[in-house]
Amino acid sequence: VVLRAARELLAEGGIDALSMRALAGRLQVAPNAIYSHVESKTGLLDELLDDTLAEVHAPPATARDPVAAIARLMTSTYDVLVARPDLVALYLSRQGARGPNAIRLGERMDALLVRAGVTVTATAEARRVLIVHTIGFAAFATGAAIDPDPARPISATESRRNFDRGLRWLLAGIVGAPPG
Amino acid sequence: VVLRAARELLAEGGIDALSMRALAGRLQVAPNAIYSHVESKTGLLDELLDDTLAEVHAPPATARDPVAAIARLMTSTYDVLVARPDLVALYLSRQGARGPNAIRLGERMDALLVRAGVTVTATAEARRVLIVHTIGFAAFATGAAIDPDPARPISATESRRNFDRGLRWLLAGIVGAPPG
DNA sequence: ACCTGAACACCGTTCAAGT
DNA sequence: ACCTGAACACCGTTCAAGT
Repeated sequence: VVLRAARELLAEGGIDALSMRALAGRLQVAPNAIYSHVESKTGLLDELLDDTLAEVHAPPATARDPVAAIARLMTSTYDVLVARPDLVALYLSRQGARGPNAIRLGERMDALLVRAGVTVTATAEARRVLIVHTIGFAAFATGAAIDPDPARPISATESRRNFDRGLRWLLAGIVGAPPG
Repeated sequence: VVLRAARELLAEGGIDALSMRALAGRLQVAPNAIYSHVESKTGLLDELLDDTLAEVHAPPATARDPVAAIARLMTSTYDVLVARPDLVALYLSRQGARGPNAIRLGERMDALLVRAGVTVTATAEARRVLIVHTIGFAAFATGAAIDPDPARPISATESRRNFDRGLRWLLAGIVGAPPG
């Protein structure tokens, strides 16, 4: 109800356009009426964030090649994030979502990592490294400038290729094999 | 002059405490007087960001072991960022600094990567992956929750250890050797 | 349960004017 | 060059009151 309107505002005018007052305006309602449906702006953003993760395609924990499955999971996450540039900034500002969808994906990753032969003590670390890489590169792609050479900003396809290459480097290091 | 006051505000009350009006108040001056010294709030933040990178200790491009030198450079960057939690959020929101210090560090990284045997076409990609890892983990450490298990937030030392491990994984993948 | 009116305590920025 | 007064167009949130 309210969430849909918030998503529309985000799609139209970006993150700056999503204010409680603008949201109220779109719903033809007084600014404070929003607080009957949401606890605070922070709470609204949290719901928005976790909602988006529902779109990530997560391979089953029983996939034949667990390393390839992890790569697909992270790549799908990257694609979902990049498709919603304004949300990426939100992810960064609140360091990732923590709703039910985020938890579900985290557990799937852990299961796949264990099957890939990663020791139990290392799975949590590997998971965090992969998540940092994915969210970080999505932020990079949408903002287009961690690069110290601002004269030549890289394109979306270059960023995606860079994400892929980094992902292979990471997975190679994690499973102890040379990069494929 | 103005920058010092801005830094003090940041240290005392965090990112939310740094407003143009608060800055003016601290300097006993009208809010708009700040605009005689800085172009906008965005410009002020950019200067603040690049200033901080001056504190990073960068090994010489001629270091004997270039891979170890890269690790030291990234670790120093991580430490500098973590020591200034409020700035990390700024780095994220503007996807890294682009001032003279950022450029200097980028060139140093490229030189070390080439000496580590990374092909010329891959140096820019490797540099970006390492930067994403470093800024991302610094954000993780200061915000303390990309982790899908919020019940057990990880400590500063755990985050640092996780950063180190991820850095080794990455470097192993980049130079094509098993992780050390 | 859900809304309104009114208010509180703020923002960044601009413009014209002063010294 | 650097400052002020006044204003513009906003914020998130709370409180008391209405239906």
